[in-house]
Amino acid sequence: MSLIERQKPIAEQVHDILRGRIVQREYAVDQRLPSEEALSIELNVSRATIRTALATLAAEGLVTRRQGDGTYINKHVIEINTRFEGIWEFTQLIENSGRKPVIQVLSDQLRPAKPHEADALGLPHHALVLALERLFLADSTPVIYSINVLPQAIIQKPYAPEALNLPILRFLDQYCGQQYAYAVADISASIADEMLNHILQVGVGKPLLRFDEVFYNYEGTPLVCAVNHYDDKMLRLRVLRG
Amino acid sequence: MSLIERQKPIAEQVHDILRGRIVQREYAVDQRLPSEEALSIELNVSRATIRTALATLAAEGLVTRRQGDGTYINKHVIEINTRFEGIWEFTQLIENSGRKPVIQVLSDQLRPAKPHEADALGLPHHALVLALERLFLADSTPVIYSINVLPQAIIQKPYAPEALNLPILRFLDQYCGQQYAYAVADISASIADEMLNHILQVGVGKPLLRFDEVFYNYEGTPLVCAVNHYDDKMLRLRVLRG
DNA sequence: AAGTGGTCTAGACCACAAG
DNA sequence: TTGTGGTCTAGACCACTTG
Repeated sequence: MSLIERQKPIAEQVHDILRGRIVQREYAVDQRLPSEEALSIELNVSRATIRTALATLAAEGLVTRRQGDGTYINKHVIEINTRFEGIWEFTQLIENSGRKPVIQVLSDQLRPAKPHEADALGLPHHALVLALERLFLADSTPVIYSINVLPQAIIQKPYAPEALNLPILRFLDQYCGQQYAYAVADISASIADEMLNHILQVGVGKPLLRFDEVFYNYEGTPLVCAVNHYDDKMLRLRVLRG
Repeated sequence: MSLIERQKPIAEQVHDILRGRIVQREYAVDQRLPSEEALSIELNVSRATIRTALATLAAEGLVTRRQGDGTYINKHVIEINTRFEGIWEFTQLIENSGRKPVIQVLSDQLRPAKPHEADALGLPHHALVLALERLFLADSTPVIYSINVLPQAIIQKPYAPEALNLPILRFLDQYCGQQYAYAVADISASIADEMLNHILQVGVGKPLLRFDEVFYNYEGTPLVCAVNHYDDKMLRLRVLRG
């Protein structure tokens, strides 16, 4: 009888087990983890499987591996669950900070695309797009003001107003039958004008982070373009380099 | 005779070959890549090796893989060589933008640590640190103003003034015998004051990106803390989500 | 049903770091 | 020299997508 059940991939189960042991401090933070061979015997899986699990932990930044030496826990990382990927899922980012995320729809309209939107989305000028203006709240404090624009043509199913509260990637999946494959983002700094101050309550002239994003599917078709204004005073953007 | 020479790891050679074919447009961007089995026969390596090479390409965002379907090229990504990792190597970031990077040392001093520095570096108050104030230029245009602070105690060898022009991670390696294992960064927006304007020439009141970083070695010992001010008007920070 | 990528195994050898 | 992680192979079966 082993600790492993078939269901999730074995490598993933091993990953979860080891991650649990690390965060529960079952391994001394200043010492090596057991060797790959020892783990493969204990958990009764092949060494290759142990290796993929450890590779995942290393990719997450939780451990560092050194050839000829061993696998070490990165003790300062244990508390930081916001890896870089988290930048993109605003609701998750807010949750990780220990607060409750709420998405508030400020407006939604079907309208002709503006030139730069048509350009980003590869649409003819004045093609119809759905423009979604939303506000992300953390415990009722506004933190991110977001405008998403997607071609009206890719919407396949009628949607209820509540659907507009979904994270945009989920909306794409559910109502457009589209999964994104990759995204490109420009990160920059901006300054709150009267309108942004009105929405985010940061004060006119205060600095804000800005993300300009475009999401593509695996065929390279643009799905959404977005502009996000981020109040870094209310929600710290802490990332990890592994 | 195969295309593969033993020297670099085979998986890496395969990766380079495939990457080359992709960026040279030897595979049609709208079609699948050859299957894993086909590639393993063509290049005379095992399927597992092909898989690690393809996994790397997918991690870089260059391709997307779909079970039961195939491996596709992400055509919008081919030109973007600045993956997220690039954020941290400023000289590389500048090179990727097609300009020549220069590091200019504005000042270097041995001085007692300020409280927040001692805190970040885990040092007793007023312990000696080396504070390095530097400016990164792209084709002689200032783009990043950087202050690095490291404990004087970890410096093992005397260094010539030229050594201070090295990227900080290289300096750590060469003169402190230290390799970093991971780093934590806070990304935020700030506003240029008189001093920053004087250095970066952006205009007082203009927005800047700011990175606050701490680098750790694999034992969890802090090596450097840094504050960087980044002029996003002169050097676009474009990142990729894979 | 056929073909694709995803997972897993067992065993081998190599490169590196430590004592 | 020993033990660690790094690389590679050959072969098997599974899960998924597409025609």
